[in-house]
Amino acid sequence: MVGLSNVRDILPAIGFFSDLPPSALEKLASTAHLTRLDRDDVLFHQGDEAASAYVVIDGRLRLVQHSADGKDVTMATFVPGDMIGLVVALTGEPYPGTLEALETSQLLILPGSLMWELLTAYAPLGVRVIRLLAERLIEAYDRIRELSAERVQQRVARSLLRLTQKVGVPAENGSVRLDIRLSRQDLAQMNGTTLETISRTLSAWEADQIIAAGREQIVILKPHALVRIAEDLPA
Amino acid sequence: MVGLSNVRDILPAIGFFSDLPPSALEKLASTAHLTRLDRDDVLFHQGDEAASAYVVIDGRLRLVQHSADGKDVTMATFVPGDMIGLVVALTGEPYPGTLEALETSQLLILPGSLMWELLTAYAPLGVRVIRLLAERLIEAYDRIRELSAERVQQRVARSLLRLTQKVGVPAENGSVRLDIRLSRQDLAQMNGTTLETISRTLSAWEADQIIAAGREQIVILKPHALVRIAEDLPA
DNA sequence: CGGCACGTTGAAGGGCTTCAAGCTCTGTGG
DNA sequence: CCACAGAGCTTGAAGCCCTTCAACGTGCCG
Repeated sequence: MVGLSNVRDILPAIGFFSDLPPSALEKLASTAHLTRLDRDDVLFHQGDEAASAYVVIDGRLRLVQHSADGKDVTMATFVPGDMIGLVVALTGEPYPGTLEALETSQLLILPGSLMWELLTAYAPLGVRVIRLLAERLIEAYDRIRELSAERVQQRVARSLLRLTQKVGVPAENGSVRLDIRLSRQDLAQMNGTTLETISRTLSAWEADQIIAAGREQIVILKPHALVRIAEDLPA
Repeated sequence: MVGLSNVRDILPAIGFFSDLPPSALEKLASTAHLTRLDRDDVLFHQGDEAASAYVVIDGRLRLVQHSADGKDVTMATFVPGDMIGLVVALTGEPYPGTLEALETSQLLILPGSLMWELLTAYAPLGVRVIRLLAERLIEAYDRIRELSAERVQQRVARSLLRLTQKVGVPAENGSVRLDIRLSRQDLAQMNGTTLETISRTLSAWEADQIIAAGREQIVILKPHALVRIAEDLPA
């Protein structure tokens, strides 16, 4: 997004708040403030009591859940414009995972109490919140179905396609570069598999000229081929 | 819940609407109406355009997603008091799955347009909706983590424990009977596995006196043992 | 330019699926 | 009321996908 450092400049640019009257925006601006995270910094830990919601201004972050036996599962990745922790800020649940920065990021902090206040006063904001939650929930259902019914290859193909939507940058000849640091381990965590399996899978796809895989860096050469794999269609 | 057949009697008993003023309740009562489903009846199909939300008055139902290769995945089971399809009724998304009755059920139909109207007018209802979505979302995240990081045994143990919370009836000696028709196939669909694996798993647990498994019928004899399995702790 | 995180590749094995055959219970129609 | 058809369930065997463990490249960054 932008490198603005003044909260008053940033707020109106966030679609989420576009319906709010100036008085409410002013209230937000006087209460919300910015914070900065560097790579691998953690904003909150799984189980922390939720106090705030956040808006990503700049950078990339991800929400990870830790299972008892030490395995990590990536629940979501966030890019500029995304809301984080809204659910928990409003309900008082503890954060359902750990939020860590994939790169240097800037976030807008929105105290939960303030969100409550706005929500109670302005119904349109409530509707927006609901839309957002609905979207997340439907995505979560999709992932549950995929994890239940699909093979690793299909799920990885789907992840890459999803990332194409979220952080894809068009390159030459219809190829798309994923503008995000993305290690084999990261992809493994997103898909409930191991880094070795990811490595083998990507190597195979590279041999088939479907992608070009570098260190923490992937270019999708034939998106259509990935779609075929994701849908388990014959080549 | 109850066998009431008059909408006006039922509405105030649904916690979800408890905050509404009498005038709004009256409006609801005059618009909402009851419907009845028998076992295996389908209320809506995956992809149908969403028009209404529903409240379960009586019976058991489940939301199933179909994957391209014909595998079904159970996304949720609903019992009396649960809201169904709220997300989609409010956002206009198509239904994310097929809703089928596990037994004879009664449902209250709430037109989406009405829900919108109430939501815009009464902020507390919006908050309630958000809480509900938040809960569902957190549950979905839990399932994603489990599917990604856990073995079938653990996931099945967890399902049974969850069902204990939802439809468990205390029996003698601290055992709990699951008051729901639950075939091996059903359990398989809930956990992203096959009926054969479920059968083997349940047989093993029965041999260990952890459960008593009958035809579409399960009694949990040692809940604590299931917890140990779910958490992958040593016996 | 050396260390370390990231990545590759091989080999072994296990958890789970798949296919197959047969059993048991339930409910329904004659 | 009973028999039988079919849904639900069990069990075995084969094998595959994926994990796990291990050893070794590779390339980036201080």
